Amino acid sequence: MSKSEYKIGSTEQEVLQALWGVGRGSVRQVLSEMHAKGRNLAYTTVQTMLTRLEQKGFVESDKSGMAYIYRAAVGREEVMRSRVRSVVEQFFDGAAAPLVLQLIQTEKFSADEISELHKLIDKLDSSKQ
Amino acid sequence: MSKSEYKIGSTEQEVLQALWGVGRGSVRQVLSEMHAKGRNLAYTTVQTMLTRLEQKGFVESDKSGMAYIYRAAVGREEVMRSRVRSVVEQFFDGAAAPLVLQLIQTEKFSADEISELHKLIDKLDSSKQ
DNA sequence: AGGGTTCTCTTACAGGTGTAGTAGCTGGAC
DNA sequence: GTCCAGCTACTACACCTGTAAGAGAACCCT
Repeated sequence: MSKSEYKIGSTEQEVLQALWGVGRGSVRQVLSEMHAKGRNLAYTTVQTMLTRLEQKGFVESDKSGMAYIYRAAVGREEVMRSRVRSVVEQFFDGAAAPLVLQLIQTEKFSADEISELHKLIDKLDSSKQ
Repeated sequence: MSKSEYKIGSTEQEVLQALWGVGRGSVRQVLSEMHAKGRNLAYTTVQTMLTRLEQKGFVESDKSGMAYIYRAAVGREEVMRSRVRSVVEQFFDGAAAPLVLQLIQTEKFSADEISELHKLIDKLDSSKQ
């Protein structure tokens, strides 16, 4: 609760995303990553974002040499799961299965994906009964 | 594109949620719905939210008698799908299947839900080949 | 040692969001 | 006809977010 009580803005999210991409790095490295992905922000903007993310506890840093090196303090998985959770709560009353149904019905899957799903469900199925 | 370019805040979302709940109704009805769900806001706050939602095109209203009656201009489904889409884009590179896998692996499903899924996948499966 | 390069720190500012008070209109009760 | 209850409109305001400029410190090169 202590981390997720902070809300994360959309640009902050992008910066965090980039940081996950580089693993750990300076402002400049994060900036480059973002440039590479076609997102152009000013150096100081990224810096501000990283500072704010750090205040909120989403990233950590330590000064090595002249520049701060940042790293994410929260995992991509973790954030993703919490985002999914929030959708599930808000739209499906907390139950994930309907979301899965919805996805299966709405999205196009390749044959490979389908058989993959198939296998997984079979596995669940047998472990259940 | 024209609707989804507007961002929706979290309280706005709650109000919209409540409006979906009542179908159509006045500020007061939306307010009551929210109170019923344990969310206490001032009358004028809800009013402000509805006004802003209307400006953004998420709800519509018409004056019938003395009070405005509001109704959602976007469907719950629609908003939900767009939220899911955004998670899929941001975390799964646009492919929905991995999200499904993730959900299946992470969340607990009841036996009923599992067999439901099973059926659906079978259907997909056969329509595919 | 002086100057360019690269960092950080501080400050700014507009627009969005959450939250609500107040003033003024209006229809029904008495 | 007057008063109250309820409704809308206007205004407010603090905090958050996106975006960035400018000042000053530190380092490397020549």
